[in-house]
Amino acid sequence: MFKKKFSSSVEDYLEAIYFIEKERGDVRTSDIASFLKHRPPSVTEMLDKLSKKGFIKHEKYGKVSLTPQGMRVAEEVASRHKTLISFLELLGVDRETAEIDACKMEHVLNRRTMSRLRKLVEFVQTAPEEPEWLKHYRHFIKTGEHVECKKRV
Amino acid sequence: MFKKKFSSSVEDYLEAIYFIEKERGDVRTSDIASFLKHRPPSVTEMLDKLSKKGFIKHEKYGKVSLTPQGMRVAEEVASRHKTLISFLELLGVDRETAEIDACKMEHVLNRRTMSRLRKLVEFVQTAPEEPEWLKHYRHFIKTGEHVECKKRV
DNA sequence: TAAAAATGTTAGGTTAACCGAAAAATTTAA
DNA sequence: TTAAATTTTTCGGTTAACCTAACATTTTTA
Repeated sequence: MFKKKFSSSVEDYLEAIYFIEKERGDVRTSDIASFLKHRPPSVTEMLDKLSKKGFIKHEKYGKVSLTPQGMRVAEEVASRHKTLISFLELLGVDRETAEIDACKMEHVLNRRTMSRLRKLVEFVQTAPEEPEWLKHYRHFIKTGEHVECKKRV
Repeated sequence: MFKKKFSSSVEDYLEAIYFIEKERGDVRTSDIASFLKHRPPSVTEMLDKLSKKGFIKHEKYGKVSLTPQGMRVAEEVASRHKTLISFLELLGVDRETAEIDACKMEHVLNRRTMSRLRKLVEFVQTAPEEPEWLKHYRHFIKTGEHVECKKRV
């Protein structure tokens, strides 16, 4: 029904450009290469592709910038990323692992699934205080037991 | 730290063989092809690779079966799949979408993340009844409001 | 049981996304 | 301001995983 529009790789590049632009200002081939841990020739190749698709502006040997269209995609991906990081932290996944896994999940999940995850994060974050069930969940992780078990057993 | 051992594709094939074996008994090239929606030559090619790696037994024009090593991998993937399906259903994601997304996630998530998800599913499933917070979450999805909001506002 | 149908394999091709080595352009610094 | 260093691109490869067309084998059935 809803088909994926762009490859994981295209999304990664646009997201990388977006982050670098936000954090450092200028975006150059080597920045992207080190951010994504790829070699410069791979970056040049992809920049060509992204230019032709209208996602970025890039003059030879010059700077890279997102077009409005590229920005739209990048923001979408970055938003999914943020949601996923928040979700994984709810689960108690460590930051480093959360980063890695969010980077994978952000390319594969259906909009509807993303929407449910976003709601879950919002559900917890807009609660007046840390919800009881979350505390119980963490307790359950440690002990394998439900908090109220003693009452019932 | 923990590197991924097999490609998504290898995992998909082993999982497919596992499912077909369980549901239909015999596993043939065409079964795998239709299960994975690939063409028979692609399947033959991969079966060769899986044989060489020691994951399956396969004689030309004959049946396919998992070796103990292949079974181990397939069971691991299938277990992740099951956990993910349960998790997505908790979230209220429809069956069809859950299937699609579980098939993607099962190849990319870190063990630790999987472990947390498994715990969450277990936390809910071993609770004496449907937890209140889940009901509240569903309510929140529909209305964007917390159940107890009325009391507080 | 031999011809037809179905299934499986081989051979050759495509594509995306990476790579290294070498060339070209730009930047730095002597 | 030119030579050295750095950065970027070009060029030619590689690999994984798919494909189609053609061929081989097995199974079905007349």
